[in-house]
Amino acid sequence: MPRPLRNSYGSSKPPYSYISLTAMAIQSSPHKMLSLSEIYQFIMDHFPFYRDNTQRWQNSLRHNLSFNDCFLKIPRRPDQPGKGSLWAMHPDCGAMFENGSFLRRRKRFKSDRERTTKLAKIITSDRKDTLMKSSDITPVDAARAGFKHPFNIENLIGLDIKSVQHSCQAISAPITSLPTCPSCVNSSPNTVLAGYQTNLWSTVPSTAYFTKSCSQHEHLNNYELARVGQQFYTGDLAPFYSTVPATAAAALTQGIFR
DNA sequence: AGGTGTTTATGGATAA
DNA sequence: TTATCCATAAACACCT
Repeated sequence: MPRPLRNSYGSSKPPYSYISLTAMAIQSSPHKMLSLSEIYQFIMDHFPFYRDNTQRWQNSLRHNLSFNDCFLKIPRRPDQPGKGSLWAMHPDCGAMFENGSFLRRRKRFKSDRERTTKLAKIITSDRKDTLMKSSDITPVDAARAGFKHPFNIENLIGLDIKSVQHSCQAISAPITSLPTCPSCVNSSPNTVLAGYQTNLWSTVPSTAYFTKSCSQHEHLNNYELARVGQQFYTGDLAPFYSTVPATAAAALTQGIFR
């Protein structure tokens, strides 16, 4: 059944839960993380219903951010001034929604406690050596990638889900060009990543590959090349802090997508 | 004081 | 029918 267009909601209540609305907001942002007020703004921009009674629904939304494991609170770096923390999706929660539809969750996402603790520990520790500056993060061109993450609002409003599944299945060609270690980009070694391609949602088949690892940066051992939406990420914390260079990602994209 | 974040409680809706 | 998901209210802590 085709999904209704954005405009058809008008001022009536959209059929999405607060978790869905928040996930849309986060995933539609360039860096896949937003402050609380930016999440509010996204929802009000896209759904006129939420321009009223702000105190009520915003209380509910804050409850959802805290209560649900699928949302990760990311401390701001010193170069990211502003109120409160930033919010991102937990990297393990990609299959939470059925076929990328936000109308109802497949199941409640419960994080692996040990993994989440580890993530939080690394996130809140001294990151300045391992992380690229936000100005270094270059999103891959979406049209070129030909793929839309199920969380993206384009997939929820005005697009039929079948087209999404079709583009998901276009992954086949072997990968011939790999990105370099992000910590090497501005220094001499410029080594190639070791790792494997991980699809963070269940509708996309996974293709494994390996190459030699970067020995220059111990903290980046066990590289994981993750694709989230139109961007490629490396490392456990990649969705939050670093991407491969745009040129490498574009080459990789061409290798994967027809 | 107002914004942000955490937690508990309650009840309706829907899936299993 | 039971379990789970979800919306809402509200108390409270913390911070600027």
